[in-house]
Amino acid sequence: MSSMMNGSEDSKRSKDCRDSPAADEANGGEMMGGMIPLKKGPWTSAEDAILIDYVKKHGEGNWNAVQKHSGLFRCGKSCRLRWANHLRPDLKKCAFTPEEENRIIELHATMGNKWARMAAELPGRTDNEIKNYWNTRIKRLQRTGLPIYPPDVCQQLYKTIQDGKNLGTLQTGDTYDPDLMQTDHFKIPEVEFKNLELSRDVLSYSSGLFDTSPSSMLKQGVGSSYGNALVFPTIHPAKRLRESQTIFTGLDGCVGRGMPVFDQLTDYPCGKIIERSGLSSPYDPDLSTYDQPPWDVFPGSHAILNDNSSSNMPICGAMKLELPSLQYSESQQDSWGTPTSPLPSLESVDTLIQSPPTKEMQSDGQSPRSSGLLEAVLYESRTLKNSKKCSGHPTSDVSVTFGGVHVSPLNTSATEWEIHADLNSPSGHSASSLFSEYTPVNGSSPDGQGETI
DNA sequence: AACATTACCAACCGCGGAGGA
DNA sequence: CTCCTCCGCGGTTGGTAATGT
Repeated sequence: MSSMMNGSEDSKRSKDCRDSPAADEANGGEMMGGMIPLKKGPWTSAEDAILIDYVKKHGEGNWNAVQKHSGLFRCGKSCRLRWANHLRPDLKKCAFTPEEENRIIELHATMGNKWARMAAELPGRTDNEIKNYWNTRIKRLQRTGLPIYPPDVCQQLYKTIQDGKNLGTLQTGDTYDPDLMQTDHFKIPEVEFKNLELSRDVLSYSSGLFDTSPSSMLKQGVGSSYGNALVFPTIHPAKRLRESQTIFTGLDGCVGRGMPVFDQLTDYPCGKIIERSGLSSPYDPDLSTYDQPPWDVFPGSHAILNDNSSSNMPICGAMKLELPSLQYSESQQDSWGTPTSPLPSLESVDTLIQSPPTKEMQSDGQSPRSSGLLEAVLYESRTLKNSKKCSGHPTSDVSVTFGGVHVSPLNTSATEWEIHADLNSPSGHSASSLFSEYTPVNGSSPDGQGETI
């Protein structure tokens, strides 16, 4: 890191100079004729001190003025970033706690890639920090074929769908149109979920434990998504083990509630896992030996058992995980590990997550910036909604059944589904992708993959 | 023990939007 | 309306530490 850009930092001007022409002027006016390039690369403690001092005197904002007033050879953007990410007094320097990690997942499911807003929900954390965490997590999950969102988050989303009335009462500062949230985005083809339910019936799981011991957590974790392991044999066992440990460590606060984080561990050499984890092996490759997985609580099934093509493309599917960005009230999100009502199969949601991109998605002209942003979704949906109201364009009237729970029609047309799809954003996994990626099936799924088995 | 790989992190770039002048 | 400035975001790079071979 220390030498990261030493070679180039003096030869190139900060990009901020593009953003901030005034910075050039400042440079020119106060930095020796403008010939002194702005410094880039790692910040020194001296620079930090200067910046801190500047902020103390002038407050945050107007970052380009820092150059002028403090003599720092840093562009305003760099100063802002440094302050926001490292120097702010309220920053937490410790690693994310399991609670924070859970919260991030929740927030991402809710907001999409709104890092700043997520950071606002996590005192002491920065958008960059969250983004890095998320991207790392996404990378890990993608590689391992794990669902981006834990089942509990999916449950929460589903619950939100059901309980749209609360969507407008957020404590997150979000001010989305409740009406929109309630009605426009999540019409999930019933056929799909019937399919999932059907598949569930095919499953035969052993009874499970719900204590909070690490072993049971692991068991539940495995159980909660495990079929995936059977279709994701792509990861080097050692690598996956390491990743899994990381996940477990990071999310141990919730795995006991059905985290699917050990999905692909079922093909691990049990002995090694035991050795590493110090736990009784929850990775018995024989699924029939597992204790009851949490999805018994939330009936459903997994793609692997659906004979759904999606299950055959786990990695691909895992890479396309834009969930609907749902808003929900705080009262609903106490924890994604605390289901409060009969909810759709987490496995069903996993199935969605694991599903390969639909034809629409694959062909969908993507927005210039992959976003997965709720606002964008909402806005576009609103626009569509309005336009449809005007044009009289019929929306597909498809109800949703989550694990036996019927969801009222949400008036989302196939067109809107396409809009929600976000192909270019492997990291842009908001909840919207979960549903949007799930091809709306009006009996005309382009490739038929959405058809029932 | 040496080397290779991977995860994590800090920092940057490019772009675009918002808001004020 | 245009320009400027700030800010946010996605993507990327490169260093370091941890881990695996």
